[in-house]
Parts: sequence; structure tokens; C-alpha cells
Amino acid sequence: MADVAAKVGVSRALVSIVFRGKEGASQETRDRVFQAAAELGYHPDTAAQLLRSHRSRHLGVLYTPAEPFHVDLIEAIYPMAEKHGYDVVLGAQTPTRAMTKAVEELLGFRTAAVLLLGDATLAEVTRLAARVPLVAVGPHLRGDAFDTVSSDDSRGARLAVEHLVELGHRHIVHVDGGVKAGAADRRRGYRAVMRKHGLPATIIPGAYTEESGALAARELLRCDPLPTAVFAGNDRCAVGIVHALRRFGLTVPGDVSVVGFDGSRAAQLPHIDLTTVRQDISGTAEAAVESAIERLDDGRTEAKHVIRKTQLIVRGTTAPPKR
Amino acid sequence: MADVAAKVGVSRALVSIVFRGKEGASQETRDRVFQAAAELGYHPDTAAQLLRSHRSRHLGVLYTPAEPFHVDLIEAIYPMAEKHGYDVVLGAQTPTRAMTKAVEELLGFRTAAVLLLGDATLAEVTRLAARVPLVAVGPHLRGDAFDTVSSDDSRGARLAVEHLVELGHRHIVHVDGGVKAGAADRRRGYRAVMRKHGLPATIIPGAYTEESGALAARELLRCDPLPTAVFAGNDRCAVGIVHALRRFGLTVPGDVSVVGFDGSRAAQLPHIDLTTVRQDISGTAEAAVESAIERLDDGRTEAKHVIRKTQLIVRGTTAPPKR
DNA sequence: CTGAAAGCGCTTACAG
DNA sequence: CTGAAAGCGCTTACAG
Repeated sequence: MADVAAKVGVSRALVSIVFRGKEGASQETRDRVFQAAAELGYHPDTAAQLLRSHRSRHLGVLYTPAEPFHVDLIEAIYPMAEKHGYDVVLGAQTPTRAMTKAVEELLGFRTAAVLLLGDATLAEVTRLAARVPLVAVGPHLRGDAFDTVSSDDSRGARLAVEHLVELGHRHIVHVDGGVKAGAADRRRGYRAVMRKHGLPATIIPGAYTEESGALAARELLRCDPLPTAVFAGNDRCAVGIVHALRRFGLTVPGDVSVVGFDGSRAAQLPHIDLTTVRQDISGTAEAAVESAIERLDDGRTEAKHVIRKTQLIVRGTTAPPKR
Repeated sequence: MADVAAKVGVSRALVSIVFRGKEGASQETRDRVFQAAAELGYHPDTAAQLLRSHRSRHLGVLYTPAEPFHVDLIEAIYPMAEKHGYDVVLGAQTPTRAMTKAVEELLGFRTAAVLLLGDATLAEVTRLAARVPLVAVGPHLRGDAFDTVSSDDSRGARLAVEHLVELGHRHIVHVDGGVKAGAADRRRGYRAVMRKHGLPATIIPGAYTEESGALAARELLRCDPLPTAVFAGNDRCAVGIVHALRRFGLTVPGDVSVVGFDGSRAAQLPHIDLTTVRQDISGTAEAAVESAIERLDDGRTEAKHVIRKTQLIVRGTTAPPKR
């Protein structure tokens, strides 16, 4: 920084002003400063800026890289954060790297707030919220100390099952998501619609993965008669079901209709073309970032719990039953 | 930090020593310091440590979150980096966020070195290497200023095609990866084996995505006679081909055999069970991290270009031709 | 082990 | 605009 100042012939304070885009420097000086910085390969030291200015402009995001839905979310979070002048610091949870470790790293970076994607217990969330402003995205938790953004999973599930019933399906199975985020509400929604129409509810225990979908497909094939429709816990599970059924020689939606949940990018792929319940990804990202900003920049302290609407997207994996 | 020191009744310097795990403090003092820190919620400020100590223990990794192969790599990079005492800072390239932006961010964090996953031109890599020790993972580039770790793509491709020939296939099509990393070498390997056996080479232009695989599958169906085997540019493309073929009512490997490339996690899924050429992911991650460490901690300055072996993994999508 | 001091690369407030 | 000064939370080297 001193080198840049010397080269341009101005004070270090002015260079600082130019790089932060503050007023107090002429356009000509700005150009010369940037020019000199480029030649010298100078780049402001984020750590020093942060240290001195006492303000972190970093939003920590705790996520699972292998989770496609998280990837969709962080891609939406980046532009939202940038709009508010924040950088995003990613903290990755991997099979060899527990959440606590990723959290400590994020806190070491002094992120101003943390957006927590995915599953967490109330105890974990509460403990973390005591250390840093926290927005939990996904889990249906409530508390005074943290914000949440979640989807209306129960309503989404009802939309999916009502769609199948309207197509004429009577024998509809749900492959659920166990204890994962939203799974309980999706189960509830499924049960409610089946009950309403006087249909028997059948739930195959599953998870939010392709493997579990493929496994559940084997269970389905053991049913006699074969169900005419499946409501999967999420898109990954649905994709596993579709592929496994096709591999076993069945057609989708000819023999079995399948509905997913999430509205992930994978569901849109032309060879999948999955009917699904879309969660509003960019709206969720927006709400999460704004919740954090409100606490950080506007001084909000009371908890805020946002629920985003879901929407049924009818594509190519659902049709009226043939049997 | 001062609060912790006061609470325990020691100097700040001692607290610093305890947190860095250096000698000069008794076990009892260490315990008391950690105890007090936990009660006070104290956590060392990474930025300040870095600023003062002049050493960054951060490895920047530039990657694409939506790329499953990158995800496999970063999951392998984390434990390797930790082994050498380095933290990983992720820089994400997304559709709305160009590489240059992610690079600036990483450099702002003063990462000690950068591991660059995925595609980059020689000019980009050279320019970046002038600013920070750089290891490019994937692209077949050579230069004096940076290290690379890549796979023996040509040999891998030959393994795949030889496998198909040995099964009895004569009509083998390659769906390529265009200008992406390794695509040229994989094409070369395919052509070499076809030529060696006096077979005609047919290449369908593709990309490293499921969509391109699905699109290529339509092209395949227009071939008369239908090829009996396909060598796909990578696993994602292969998965798209398999699914599209099955959707069109064909069986894999009954009607068409399919081989992928990468050995990604997706290829292992039971409903895919893809025959593929595995790149040594953990070996690649290890080589990349070690290349960076050698420059950082051992003072190596000459470039190092590592090529990792590939391995054919025969699974369920290849079989002798029926026709 | 302590305690005082210097300094990392910045930002900030102030007198000019 | 300048220039000098203080200070962020640490680490480091040193005399005791």
C-alpha cells in the first residue's frame, strides 16, 4: 500500500479511500491509484481491513458440498450477499469434517453472521446462535435466539399428492426422508391427503439420496399389486426411483408415476424431466441473506421465522394410471 | 485474549503460546486457559494471527460447486491439507461469478497458495502464478511458473476402448468433451485403439454434462445400424447417455454398452453401476496439496508436473454385443 | 513462566 | 487533498 502511494505520489490514507470507494479523491487520482496498484500487483489485505475497521463484511455459509440442493442455494446466496456488500465464506461439512470443525473455522474468520444450511438440532443451533448471529435454512426449528427460513413442506406435499389423486391414482406410496429436514411435514401432508380421500397410506422408510430411492424401488416391486404412483421425499430420492424402475424394465410414467420434492436443477434435466414440488431457491436465499443483514446492519434482535411457499411443477414423470 | 489472560491470571503472551500449542506452558496452565476461553467464548482471530505472523496457513481452492468431480476432490483435499497444518479456503466459481472474481477474493484472504480445479487457459494460469504459488489440477498445461497434477487421459481412454474391443464390440462411438480438460487426450486414445484394430472412429461432439449425454443419445439412435458401444467423455455424460437410452426403451448393456470416465461417486451408485475409467482422486488431491506444500514449506521453485495413473473399473454397463 | 515493546497492513479522525 | 498518529488482535523476541 505504501508502495502504491509512493508511486502515485499520494498519501496512504488516500489510497485507502480510493480502494474503499469513498469520497475525497478526484477521478483522475482514482485512475492513477488503480493503475499503479495493477502494475505493482497490489491487493488490499482483507484480514487487515477487517481487523482495523471492526466490521466484518463476511457472511459464513455452512453447507455440504455433496448436497446438490445446497449448491443451488449457495449459487443464489452469492449475488444476494454481494448486493448488500458482503463476501461469502464457505464452511464445508464433509464426511471427514464435522459441523463443529467447520463452525470453528468460520468463527475464526470472524464472519459477521452464519447461514446454516441443512440439518441441525435445536441444541446445536441455539449454542451456535449464542456466539454469532445465525440463520438456519431448512430445519423446522423455532427459537428466540436465531432466525430460520424454511419451506411450507406440508402444503407442498399436499399439492403433490392431490396432483396424483386428480390424475386418478388411488394406490400412492410415499418414500419418506426419515428424520431429515422437512421429512416429518412432508409425511404429514401425504397422510392428510390420503385420509381426506379415504385412501390407505403406505410409507416406505427412505432418505434424501439416490441410493435410498433405488432401494425403495425394490421394495415397490415387491408390492402386489404394484402401486401406480410414488411421492418421493425429495428429488434425489425420486431420481433414484425413476432410474431403478426403468432399469427393471418398467416405464415412468407409464407403469408408475413419480413426484419429487425440491425443484433441484437435476430434476429439470431433459432425461429426468421430473414432476416435483419446487422450493423457492432464490427466494429462500434472499430471505436468509436479508435476515442476516437485518440483524447486522439494522440492529434487529428478535427472532424471525420465514416460511416460503412451494409450488407444484408438473413435468414428464406423472400421468393418469393405466391400471 | 486479554480477558482470558486476566481470568487465568497469566500474560497474554502465554495465552498465545497455549493456543498455538507451543512449548513454554505447563499442562495445568493449558487446561486452565482452555477452560477460561471456553467460558468466555474466546476464539483466536485468524485475521490477526495471519497479519502478525506473516505466514498464511490457508490453501485457497478455486472450484465449481456444481461440478461433482470437484466436490469429490475437495473432500479429499481437506484431510490432506489438515495433515500439513493448513486450512482450506474455498473460492467458488458459479454461473454469476467469474473465475477472476473468485481469484481476487482468494488473494484478498492472502492464501499461501492456490489450487485451481478445472479448466483454465495457459495465459490465465501463468498470470495467476505470478501472484501466488499455483497448482493447476486437471488441465494438460505445461509451464515453468506453476505446478500441475493431471491424469493420464490418453492411456485411460485406451483402457476403456480396449475393454470394449475385447468384449467383441466393433462399432464403438465416442461422445467427446469438446475443449474441456483432458478431452483432447481422451479423443486421441480412442482414435489410437480404433485405428490399431482397423475399426472406423466416430466421434459425436459433446460436453462433460448429463444434458450433452442425453442429447448425444438422440444422435446415437439416428445411427443405422445402432452402435453397440459408446465411450463417453466423462461420467456425467455417460450417465446422461444411459438414462436417455433406457428412457427410449433400450437396455444397457443389452442393446448398448456404455463406458464413462472419472470414477465419480455418481458412477458407483447402484442404479447406475457404470463401467468407467477411474482417476485417482485421493492421489490427485494428495499430489496437489503436496506440490503446494513443497513450494511453501520446502522452498521448491522449479515447476513440477505430476501425471496420475488411471484404472479401468468394470461394472454393470458393459457386456458383449448381442448383434 | 512474566511483562513491556514493537509491528503486521490496514482504517479512522484530525489539524492543516 | 496531506501527513502524522493511534489502534485493531494478535505474534515475536527479549530481559528478567
